[in-house]
This record gives sequence, structure tokens and C-alpha cells, in this order.
Amino acid sequence: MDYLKGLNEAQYQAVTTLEGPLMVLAGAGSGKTRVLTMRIAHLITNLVDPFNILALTFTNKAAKEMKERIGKVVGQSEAKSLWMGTFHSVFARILRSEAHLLGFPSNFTIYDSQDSLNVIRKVLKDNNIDADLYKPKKVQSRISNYKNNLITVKAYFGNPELIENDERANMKHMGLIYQKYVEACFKNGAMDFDDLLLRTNELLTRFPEVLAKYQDRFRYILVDEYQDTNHSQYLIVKALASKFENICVVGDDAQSIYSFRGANIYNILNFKKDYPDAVTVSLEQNYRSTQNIVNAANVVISKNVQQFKKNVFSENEEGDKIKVYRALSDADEASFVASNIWEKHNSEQRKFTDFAILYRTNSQTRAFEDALRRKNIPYKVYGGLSFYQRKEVKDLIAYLRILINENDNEALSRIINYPTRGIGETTQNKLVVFADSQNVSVSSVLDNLGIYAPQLGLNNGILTKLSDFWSMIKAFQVMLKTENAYNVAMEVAKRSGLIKFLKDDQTPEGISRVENIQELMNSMQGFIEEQQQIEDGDPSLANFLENIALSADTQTDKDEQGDQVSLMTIHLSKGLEFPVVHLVGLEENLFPSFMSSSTREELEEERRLFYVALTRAEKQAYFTYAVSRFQWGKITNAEPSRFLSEMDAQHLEFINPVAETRFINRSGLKSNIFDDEPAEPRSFKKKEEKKSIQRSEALPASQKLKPVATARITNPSGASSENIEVGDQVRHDRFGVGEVLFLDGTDPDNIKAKVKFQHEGEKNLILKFAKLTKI
DNA sequence: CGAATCGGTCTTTTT
DNA sequence: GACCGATTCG
Repeated sequence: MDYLKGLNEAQYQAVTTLEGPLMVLAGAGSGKTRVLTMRIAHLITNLVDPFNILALTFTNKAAKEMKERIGKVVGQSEAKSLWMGTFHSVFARILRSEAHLLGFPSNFTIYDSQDSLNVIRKVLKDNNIDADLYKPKKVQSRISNYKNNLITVKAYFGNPELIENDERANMKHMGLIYQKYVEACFKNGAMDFDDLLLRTNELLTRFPEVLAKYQDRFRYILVDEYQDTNHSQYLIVKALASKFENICVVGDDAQSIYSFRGANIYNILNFKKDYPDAVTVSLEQNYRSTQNIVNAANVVISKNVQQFKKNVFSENEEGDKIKVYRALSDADEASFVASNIWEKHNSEQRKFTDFAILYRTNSQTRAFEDALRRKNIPYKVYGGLSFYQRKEVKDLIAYLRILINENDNEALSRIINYPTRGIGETTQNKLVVFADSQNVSVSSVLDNLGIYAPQLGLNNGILTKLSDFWSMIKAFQVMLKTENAYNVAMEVAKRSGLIKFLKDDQTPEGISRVENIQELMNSMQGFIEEQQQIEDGDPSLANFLENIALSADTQTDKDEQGDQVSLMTIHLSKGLEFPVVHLVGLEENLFPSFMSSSTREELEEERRLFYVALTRAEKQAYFTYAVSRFQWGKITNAEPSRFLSEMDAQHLEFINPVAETRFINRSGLKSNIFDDEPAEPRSFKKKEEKKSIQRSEALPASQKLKPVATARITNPSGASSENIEVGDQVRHDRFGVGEVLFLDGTDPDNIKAKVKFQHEGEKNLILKFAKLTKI
């Protein structure tokens, strides 16, 4: 049992406590992955059949890596029958084999957020609901909220409180939209991301024999990143583990950063309540970072109210101070970072892979790409608009999806007239309306075009076009029976006219679109080869589609061999480590995000995000911020992030002196930034509220308490802040002088002002961005 | 029916 | 500045 050597006491306990509920609180850099892999290896060495182990991870990549490491200890063949993956991919697999019970086809399509957004838009249109009042994105997030809290359509209509709540939010049609959306997905034979969890819950609740089957199968359950599980995931784990209670959860409440998609930090905070006999192990020694980095991070995270007491410490060298650079603009910031990397690459012989640039939003990438390219520094951008979400790629995929699931109307409407083949909107509408009136699917109308033709009211020319199109699809389907996925996709790309259509466009964008199609073909080829190499591999088209739907990171591990600087959002960086980290864009309204500064909860999450970012660094960390930034097509001023002023000066070193004066001024000025909030008494109440809510019902976004704000604005120049009131004379950069007619809204980030300008007439402005000056 | 153009809106993070 | 939708013209 060599693998047990070199574990510290806490790690040893976590690895060897095999039976019963166990919670491992793993501070940043405390060897969490090592503990998880060794624990699983230890289970197998102790003769637990790998077949009986279920390990749920946060990304598919993490699962893959861990599986490999376990294989090295217990042998690859043993590791193979382990079930390891994300909640979504593991339960998608289970749902496929049990789909018939729920009335779904086993080849159901998985909708990504773009697909589901399209379905929502269609629902709004079909029901004549104004998309301006019901922003599709907002509708989507509300529906997601329902689903993650197990509020089905039926449950929704049975709960007056929810209905009332939506009415208060001026969204009284939410129930109808929700219902229609669910119906549409069902008709299309499709599940969205949330469905994968919701339907699993449905499966386990409605069919006790199914639950029993999987309870017996998964005798040992491990959940990584437990702090980021949502209510739906929580219930699945609870149900599966309830028979044997061999449940081990690993996580760090200080690193919970996914509440925007329903993650409920109380899952981990209340673990002891769910399992009173649970053993708790705390891993507190950080092996990753220098003392200076660990201590600096501790100072910031200690500002959060909600957390377990922990004492994360490092016995590594003390290390350098964190260097702070104040840039004049986003371009200046990027060029500083690029120069710094270049210099360290030369003077300290560091590889480019040693460096990471971490940012809050994807839109910040561009400036860094430019700067790095100018210096010929190789880099790789992770995440962002995933490759598979590009339009041309999605179009080809839509063709492939239709081959697997003909009822996928979302895919059908994407390609029925793309490339254009004379089947316009009018025709498509007639098809859909007719299919609905006959209570059959669009695909079956197309299947029986001959029979339905007289009733469709379409002329012969159109009918021929339709039947040509559909026989092409049918031919692809036939081909799929004998040929492999790659050959079929190639044929689809050619015969559909897609390639030719794209090749006609010789602009740089057009050429890159063709390249993207080629890249998709390559990745498909790679996938098939990979699947053929592993035993029980599944190189089918259906499996390929499932894989790309559930793993945004498929292309990330591809060219990992290269020596490249890594660029990614902080969210994506969780679980990774780099010798040198540049944390950039440390500005108010960017980080913390302007979307997340209105409640204490939101701010605490941003602070955890900051904590995650800093603790990625092993040796050195750089903070940068810019005083002005090109954003939304214009230049905006910015002030340093409050997180900078929350740090302890002893951990910092200011590179350019101006930064120091600015910083000190500001921290003196703004140390009371929290005192502005109508703070603490309410936080206590809130905690109580949340506890009682989480077990039973949802916490729809609108129900969150908003601070009772006065119409206070912060002038982005940082010079002054002032109150603007109705009746004030104000000046606007572009519109000139005007009078404030009225103010609307309580959320300080979202106060709208109606202003009557002398020359430009009445305008509705968001106070925060309008930069009005009182005169 | 389809291409082109204009205008308005929105941009936090992701399985 | 990117993307969607509506509108207009051929």
C-alpha cells in the first residue's frame, strides 16, 4: 500500500475511512484530488468492486484525469468499470437506458442553453407574448430555477405563492410559458441541462424498483466539489445513498462559485444535519502556494460571514509579495502582462505553461490576445464561445441531430432551409400548423407527404423541394446503418450543400468557417479512434453528439502539449494551479461584477471567486487594474476593486508608485463601503429563511431581499457621488442639459431615470451608466 | 422567397 | 461591437 505513504494525518483519515458518511473539507491546495483518487484506489484494494463505485465530479476532464491516476495505482482494467463523470453525463447515461419509463425516446437530444433559448423564443412568439417584457434570458433562468428546485409545471400551478411571486415580478404568464416550453421539449424528444437532473429525480421517485436497482449498484458514492451542487443534485445523491449511506462528499465552502446556476452552499453547510453520524475531516495544509499567497487569501475570505471556521496554512517558503500594477487602459494592462511574461520567460527560464491570465468575464480576452500576439508569445484561450457553439458548427451538428432524432424540431428548423433551398418561412409555418392540427410530428408529415399533400395547400414546386430535402435526410439515415459517423458527416456536409455554401464566401470569416467545419470533422475522427481503442467504446454518431453536448472542454485537452500561456475565466480555473498567476481587471463593476453587487450574498460569492483566483498561484501573483477600459463600444472609467482594499498591505507591493497613492486614498475613502448597506440585522434573518426554504421550495430570484436603496449614484470617475432627484437639472455627455422627470427602481444598479432634454426630447436612462451631472 | 440593411438591445460566470 | 429581429427591396 505504497500509496498511503506520504499522506498527512488528515489525508490519511480521509482516505481510509471507507464506510459511512464522510465529509472532507478541503482547503485550497490541500491535496484534495490526491485524497479522492487514493480513496477510490483504497476502496478497490479493499475488494470493493469498482462496478459498485460512483464518483461524481465537476467536469468531465477532471473525471478523466482522476480515472487515469486511479488506474496507475490499481491497474487500468480495474479502473475501467468505475462510474465517474459529471452529474449531467452520468445521469444522461442512466436516463437513456430508462427513458421509455418517462415517455422519452432513448435517443433523446440534449439541448444546450442556446437551443433552449430558441425554443423559449418560439414559445413566446406562438403565444403572442411580448419578448420585451419577457426577456428570453430571464425566462430561461426562471425556468431553470424552477427545475433545479424540483418545481414541475404541475407543482408550479399547485403553488399559489409561486404564481403570486411571478405576478409581482410582472411575469404572470410564466406558468404558461413554462408549460409550453416543457411540452415543446417533450415533443421534440429533447432534454435541457436541468432536465437531466430533474428527470433523474422523477425517475428515482416514481419508480422505486429503478431506485433500488441503482442504490444496490452504487454502494459507494463520492461527490467532488460538493459546495457547488444544487438542490436537484442534492436530492439525487441523497436518494441513491440512502440505503448504504456510504457517501463521501468533498468540498470547500470558501470556493462555492456557482450559485448563479443554482448551487446551494447549504448542501455542504448542512451535511452534518443530513447525516448526524458523519465523520468530518479538514484538510488545512496548503501544499500549493507560498505563505504569502495563502495568508493574503485568508485575509480576504475572512470578510465573508457565511463559512466554516478553517485555518488554511502553508509551510512552503514565504515567497514574494503580490505585485500590483495600475494600468492606464485595458490595452496598457494587457501589454504590461505580456511584457512581464516575456521577461520572466527569459530571465527566470520559465516555460509559457507556467503562466496564467485569469479574468472575470470572457470579453476581457481580446486585449490580452492582441498583446500576446504582438510579442509572439504562444497562448491558449480556454472556454469562451465554445467551438461547438459556433454557428456553422451548430448547423452541421443540427443535420446530424436530425439523423438521430427526427422529432428534434429545433434542429429541423435550423437546417430545413439552410443552405437556402426555397423552403421559406411561410411553408415552414404551414407545415408546423398542419402537423399540430393533425396531432402528429412534423417529421411524420414529411414522411407521408404524398398522403397529406392535398390538405397542405402547397404548390407542386414547394412539395418537390420538401420531398427532395426529406429524401436526402432519409438517405443519410440509411447510410448511417453501414457507414461510420465520420463518413456520414462528410457526406452530409457535401450533399447538403453546406460546404459549397460556405466556400462561396471568400472573406476571412468565411474561410475560417470552412476551417471550423474541417476541425469538427477532425474532432469526430479523433473521437471515433479513441472510442475504438477502449473496450466497450461507443463510436456511434449518437454518442459523439452526447459527448459534445455535455463537455465544453473537449477541445481544451487537445493541444496541451504546446508551451502556451493559459487564458481563462476564474470559474474555469477552479481546480487548476499555475506557478505565476496574473489576476486582471480588478475594478469595481467588473470584479465584483456590476450584476453582483447588490446583496451581501452576491458579494460574498464574488469574494469567494477572488479567493479561488488567488489560490491558483503557486509562486507569484500579479494583480492588475485599469483606470479606463474600452467596453460596450466606448471608453469607461473605472476605480480599483474593493477586494484590493480588503487586502492587508503587508502582502502587497505596488509596481508603479501612482498605484500606491491611489490605493491608499481609496481605501481610506471607501473602507466603509459595506457600511453603506442596510446591513447586518437582515443577514441573520436571511440565513434562517434560507434554511427553511432549501428543503422545501425554491428561492426564485425575485424573492431575494434587495437592500432598500436610496437613489445614490457613484460617479465612475471616483471624484464625487451625489444624489439625483426628480426635478434636478442635469447634464449628459451626449444629450446635453435636461430635467429629471422621474426615477424608477430600488436596486441601486438599476435605477432608471426619465429625463427631458432641451434638444433631444425625453430619454430613459440607466442612472448608473448615464453619468449625469447635477447642475 | 430571400438578401441586405437598419436599428435596437444587451453582455457574468457554465454543465 | 455582436447579435437578433423587423423591414424593405429586388
